Amino acid sequence: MDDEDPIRLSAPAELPGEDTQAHRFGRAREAQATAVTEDYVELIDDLVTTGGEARPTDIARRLGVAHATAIKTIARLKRDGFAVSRPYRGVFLTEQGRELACRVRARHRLVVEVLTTLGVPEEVAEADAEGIEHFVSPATLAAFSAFLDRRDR
Amino acid sequence: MDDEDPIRLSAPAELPGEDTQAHRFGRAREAQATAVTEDYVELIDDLVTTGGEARPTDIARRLGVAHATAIKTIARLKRDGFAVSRPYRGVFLTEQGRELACRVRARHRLVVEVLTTLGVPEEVAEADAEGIEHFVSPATLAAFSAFLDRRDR
DNA sequence: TGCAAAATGAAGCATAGGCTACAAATTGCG
DNA sequence: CGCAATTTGTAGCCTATGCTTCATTTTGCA
Ligand SMILES: [Mn+2]
Ligand SMILES: [Mn+2]
Ligand SMILES: [Mn+2]
Ligand SMILES: [Mn+2]
Repeated sequence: MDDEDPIRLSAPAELPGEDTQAHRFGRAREAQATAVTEDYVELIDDLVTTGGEARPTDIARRLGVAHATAIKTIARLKRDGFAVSRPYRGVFLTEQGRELACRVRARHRLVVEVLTTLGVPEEVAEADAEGIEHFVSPATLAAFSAFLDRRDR
Repeated sequence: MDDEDPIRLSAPAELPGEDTQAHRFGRAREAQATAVTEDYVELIDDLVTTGGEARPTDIARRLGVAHATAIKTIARLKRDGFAVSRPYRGVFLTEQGRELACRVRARHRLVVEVLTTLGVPEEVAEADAEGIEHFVSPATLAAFSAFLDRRDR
């Protein structure tokens, strides 16, 4: 059926269709647009669960951004219904925020586990996963899960 | 050795150190910052190789963005030494651009191959890889390569 | 050959997500 | 208790990356 062309060193034998390619890039742009939100809700949920509260300063320090940046992003989270907060009180997730945090954390862990299973060193896996996680679709997550199950037993 | 805590449903037993976590997020932000550049040079190289030239309009259509957006991004590529172009002529990569395109393409392919090997459907793998690729470090790439070698034989 | 269509470029606008600098509120401690 | 340190908030600035609109240049074809 597919007669493999000889491998070229510098370019694909054929490009995908324009629409197909545009769609792929569009999907990646959409995923990127939610990445920051996902990281914040996951972190806030972690902080609240382990320490009882999530202060803007702590959030900023853990993300490695200026506190003013964190505060502005938190304002967007509130605007979009993921969090609530009152002046000088910590930030808390809404039901919608907790739901997102839960999914995001599960996905993050699964990505890390797949990476380490493939032989990626723990710390590298954690670092790479911080970016990779946002682009892993449900179908890929399912495949990851099945792969780990297959391996475990 | 590592006495596993009982799995918690909603939060990690312990958070990573602040500095560690900040460093991971910072790495992801850096990778993100180069993602658009990487996609453009890979695409331009593909277009030039398969069609002899890369016109702004074609680039825009394949990326799914307005032509004005592509033109502005191309200006950045030129500013940063990855491409050259003269008015109304196609865009061409510099040596630096080709070098980047080559690395980026190899990485893209390796990511897709690993995903499909793990059981991710071809088209999903291509779509997810478009985002994932930008966050895969050299160490992870090496692990991916080793994994595929192991499997192939 | 001349003109309409297509491609290219420029300008202006918006949002996200960074930053620094400064102001105000809260906390905690001597 | 009162003041200094910390935290929080605000304002203003920047770049990247989108967009639409309009002008200009090229191209292709009748
Ligand atoms: Mn992340
Ligand atoms: Mn994460
Ligand atoms: Mn990509
Ligand atoms: Mn790619």
